[in-house]
Amino acid sequence: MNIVLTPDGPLDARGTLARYHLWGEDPTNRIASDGDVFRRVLRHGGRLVPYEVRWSGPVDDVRITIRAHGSDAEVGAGIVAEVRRLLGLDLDLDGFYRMAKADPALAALIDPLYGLRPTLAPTPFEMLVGSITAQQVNLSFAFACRARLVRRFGSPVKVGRETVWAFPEAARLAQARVRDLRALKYSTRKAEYIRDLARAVVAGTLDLEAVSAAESAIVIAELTALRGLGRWTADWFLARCLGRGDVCPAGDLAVRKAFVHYYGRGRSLKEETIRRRARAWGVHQNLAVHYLLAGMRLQRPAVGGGA
DNA sequence: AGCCAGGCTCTCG
DNA sequence: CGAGAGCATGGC
Repeated sequence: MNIVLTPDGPLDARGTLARYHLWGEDPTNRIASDGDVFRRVLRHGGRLVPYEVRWSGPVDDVRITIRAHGSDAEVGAGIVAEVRRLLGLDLDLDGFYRMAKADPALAALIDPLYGLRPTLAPTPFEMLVGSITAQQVNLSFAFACRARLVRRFGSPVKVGRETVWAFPEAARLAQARVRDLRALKYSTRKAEYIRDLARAVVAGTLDLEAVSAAESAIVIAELTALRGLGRWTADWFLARCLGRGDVCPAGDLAVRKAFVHYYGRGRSLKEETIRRRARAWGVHQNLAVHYLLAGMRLQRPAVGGGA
């Protein structure tokens, strides 16, 4: 089945999806090195449905084509919903740009980053496991750990001559042993966080869909009540999984560096100072932060373990 | 060699 | 409350 999507507002699909290989290889999100093709696997019920996403046309008039073999209408709807998240199609980019013109730092980033959107995580579980993986360590190392986790506990699916992996289910990670995760270079603590998170999901004591529907303050409270999930993880969950606009992960090291660079004149800023400044951006904080981080990478491209 | 990475928990004052 | 140690590994 073929499905066509046309974004509301500009879209730089390649730039947006580049996130999946900026710091390393991602077995769950494949981008062809030659053409404009993205491949992933949808988990639907117990089924694994691989699909391909292509795009064409100018940034202001992109045509997205999704191809999935042997899928019915229900599966098709699931794929469309996932692709909309992966490409950040439901964020208000035009509204952000109108606001950004009044801010010199952001205004200067509109042109070089035009059409860039944050990729939203396909599922809350995948997001949280990824966040735990990325806590504290540099992103190159985090990418490598996540890739090992996916290959060890995920599900490989052949798409053409390429293998794409479905992210591990909670039920699978709930059975993982700490020493197995240790072998993938996770710390003992992180291994426990991931296993216990998976167990809570499987046991039903943690309903991530219900958490995701709550207002942001409740989301933060419920996530940080879990061992291994702190404010940083909750903020990024709101921003990069739920796509909430009025969120700024002010505790994030790279975010703090970006604010110091663009607004602190080189002086360090307190977390609360960053939150206060971001609050002025209202529902566009999420996109503003995304652009500041991307702006930092424009000046000094991430090579090696770079920020 | 030593310090730091897009944190979090635990302990102690 | 706030400060500080420990976690584990890789890159510079």
